[in-house]
Amino acid sequence: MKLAEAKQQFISSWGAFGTHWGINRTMAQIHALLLISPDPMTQDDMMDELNISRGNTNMNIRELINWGLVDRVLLTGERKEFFTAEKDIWKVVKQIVKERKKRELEPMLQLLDRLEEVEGDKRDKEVKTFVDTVSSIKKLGKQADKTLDVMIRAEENWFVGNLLKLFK
Amino acid sequence: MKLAEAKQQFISSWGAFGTHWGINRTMAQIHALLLISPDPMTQDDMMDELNISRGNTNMNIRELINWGLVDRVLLTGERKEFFTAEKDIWKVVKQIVKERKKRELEPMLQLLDRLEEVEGDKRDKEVKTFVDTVSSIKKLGKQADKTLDVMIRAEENWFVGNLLKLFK
DNA sequence: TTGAATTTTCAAAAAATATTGAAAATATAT
DNA sequence: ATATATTTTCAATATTTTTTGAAAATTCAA
Repeated sequence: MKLAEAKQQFISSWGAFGTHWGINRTMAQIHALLLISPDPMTQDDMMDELNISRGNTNMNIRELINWGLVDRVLLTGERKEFFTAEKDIWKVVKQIVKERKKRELEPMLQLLDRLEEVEGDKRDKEVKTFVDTVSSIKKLGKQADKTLDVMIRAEENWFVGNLLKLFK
Repeated sequence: MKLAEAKQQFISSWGAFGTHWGINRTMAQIHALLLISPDPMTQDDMMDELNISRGNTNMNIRELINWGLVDRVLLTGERKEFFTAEKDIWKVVKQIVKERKKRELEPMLQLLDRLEEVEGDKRDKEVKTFVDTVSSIKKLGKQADKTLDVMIRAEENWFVGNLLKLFK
């Protein structure tokens, strides 16, 4: 397979992959493009490569910056802004986990705390099932939260050490 | 908070949560409803509770069955079909991980295998960056795949034992 | 300052996704 | 077998999400 074709496939699969994870196609594609680009790129470079509009490019770059996955780079003598993506995949994964934990898991756990305190008699099976379900989700969620904290703090690829420990 | 309100909040948050994870709102809401329901429910029960159409209900129940999260239950003397959700949250999580691994992670790893074999000279920095990126994603992905296998096979809540081991 | 280059915003349009509801298919009781 | 209840399908519709592109805002050099 030629490089050009391989790049196309990588970008388009990364985009499709992203949509299964609540990330929009373009955002994932821009990220993919920057991951495989040896040098920082401008908005215009990305527009050309991906055939997307200026507005779309701009909004998604900004979103990637919010996620901490892309950085603005200033090149001396260049008027335009350049962008680059973190290439260390372990750092990328940690950053995504960190953000999703903050945006999704933590608010969910807070909600479950409130819902657990529903009024009513636990001898009522409706109440019991509700409270039991909420409690068990909360319990698992809190444990997952802690495990992810450990993962986020890990300097090197956590899966390696993790596997060794688990097989011991 | 009253039970009725708590149920509503649980169902609606679970639905919103689902949409961040590539699951459609209704499917997540039906799942939530079944999780907190002490008894099996019929399609009509769900239509009434969630105010959704028969077709929508039917399609999403079937999808939940495909995911292995919901089961058809036959009650003696009842003409209608009843449905119930697995209540053990650890089993639910394992099932979701298992399915997503199969549907998303594994095909991605297969693609990366093919892309890694791109033609070209690694002294060309375009080629080098591409191959390096693909290889490092593949490496991490394969490790994650193995770790998830261990998790799926774990009988009891993996996070607990996992944390203990990690803190040792 | 002024003006050209560049970035950002956002209303409108397009595309993608989800939902409806009625007809068709299937299952079950008599 | 026939009638009735129930489930399934799917074209049409509605909703949500994404994308566009042109105008506004900003930046920066002269």
